[in-house]
Amino acid sequence: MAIEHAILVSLLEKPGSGYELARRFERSIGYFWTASHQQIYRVLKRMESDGWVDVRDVPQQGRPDKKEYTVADLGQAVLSSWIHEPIEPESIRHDLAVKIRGAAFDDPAALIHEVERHRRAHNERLAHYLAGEERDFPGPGQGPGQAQGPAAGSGPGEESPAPSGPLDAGRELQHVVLRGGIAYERMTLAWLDDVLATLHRLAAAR
Amino acid sequence: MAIEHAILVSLLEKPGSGYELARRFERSIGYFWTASHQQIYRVLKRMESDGWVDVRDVPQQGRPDKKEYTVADLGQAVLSSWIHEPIEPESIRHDLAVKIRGAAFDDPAALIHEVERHRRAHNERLAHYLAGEERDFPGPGQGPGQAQGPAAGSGPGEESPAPSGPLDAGRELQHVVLRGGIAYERMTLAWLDDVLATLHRLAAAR
DNA sequence: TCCTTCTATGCAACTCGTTGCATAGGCAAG
DNA sequence: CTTGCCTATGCAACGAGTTGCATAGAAGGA
Repeated sequence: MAIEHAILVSLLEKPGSGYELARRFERSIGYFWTASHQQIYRVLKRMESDGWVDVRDVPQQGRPDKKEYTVADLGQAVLSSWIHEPIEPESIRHDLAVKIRGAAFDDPAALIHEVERHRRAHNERLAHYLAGEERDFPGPGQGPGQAQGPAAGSGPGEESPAPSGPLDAGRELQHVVLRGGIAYERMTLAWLDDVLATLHRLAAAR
Repeated sequence: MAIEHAILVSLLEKPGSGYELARRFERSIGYFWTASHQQIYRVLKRMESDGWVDVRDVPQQGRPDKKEYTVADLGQAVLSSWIHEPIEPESIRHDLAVKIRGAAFDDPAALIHEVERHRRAHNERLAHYLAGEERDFPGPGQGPGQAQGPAAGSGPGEESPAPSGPLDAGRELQHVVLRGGIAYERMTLAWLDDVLATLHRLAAAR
């Protein structure tokens, strides 16, 4: 149980079709929460037959019709009860760390390019988040992102600031998640630098 | 493709039974890489029939016999080629972030206890990692953990320092992964404080 | 004595998630 | 004019991962 809830939150923030949801899960959100369109369509169909969401056929000109989904009362209730029940603190699966430990039994220097590649990717994500923060939360507050933490879930950097219901709270909460994303990327970059330094040291010592 | 490689790395660091692997994946490693014993047994069986690992029956006194697995040449080769092929920079799935954004459509204050619970759990993990670092890497170097980054994979805080093959490299690489775990927990704690402050602010403003 | 915990392995059923493929109209570039 | 991309939805098959249950001897506490 997880994607259902992510979809509910995303639909509450803004109703949309399966295709649109898939794109939200790709750009911005997808950096830490992947969900293919096939999966979304399937789950959406189940959610509809369970009465969590309502559908509405929306004809469009010049492109295929779409089914716009909105959250039903039952969906609201399901989300609410999920929010109230405790979940386990997450575990992360970081393949790169496995590779790094595995490199001890291979050539550590061979990993340098790979780690550099990851570093570039995380640098891009950070830039993407910072751009999103400047766009959506240009508050004079405390300057962009010095809080720290992992990000994820429905994810930072969503569409527009928030056409949400409870506007102020929604914006604040989206911002704190985004700050988490920023902190995560910054930490990751620093760690990858540490990894690179270690790999270079090992490569030199042979 | 991931658990196979994590198992290969773990077996290279120290041969063991499915049960022992499961426990390695629980304590220390399991904080970011979960794998149930059922899954490990199944994968191990497949790896054996594919010739990636070798088995040896080890009779024991006072307890059931065990099957000790070691990495075969083919397994070494598989691991090596995996290390050399690029992987996608990971995406994280952080349910808590979904909850936080979902809280905008519910009562944000209801999340405070949950976030505090997570904070305690991450605090414990940090303490666990720091203890492991002091135990296994008491180097006079740069003092414990000021590098930063996400941890994971075979995971920090493994059994003993490393009865590895390439000893120096193995220890160094295990340490850099552990430093990642430490940095990750520190960042998460700071972020959770940020989240708590935000939730308190929202709760007060009603 | 009974109950629980630890070591040790495993099956069966299920859900979650990915991959490959199919359809179908509109639009733009070569 | 053909090739490829974008919107939009979907099926089928597979692989990954979880949950529940079963077995079985030894050790330790209520």
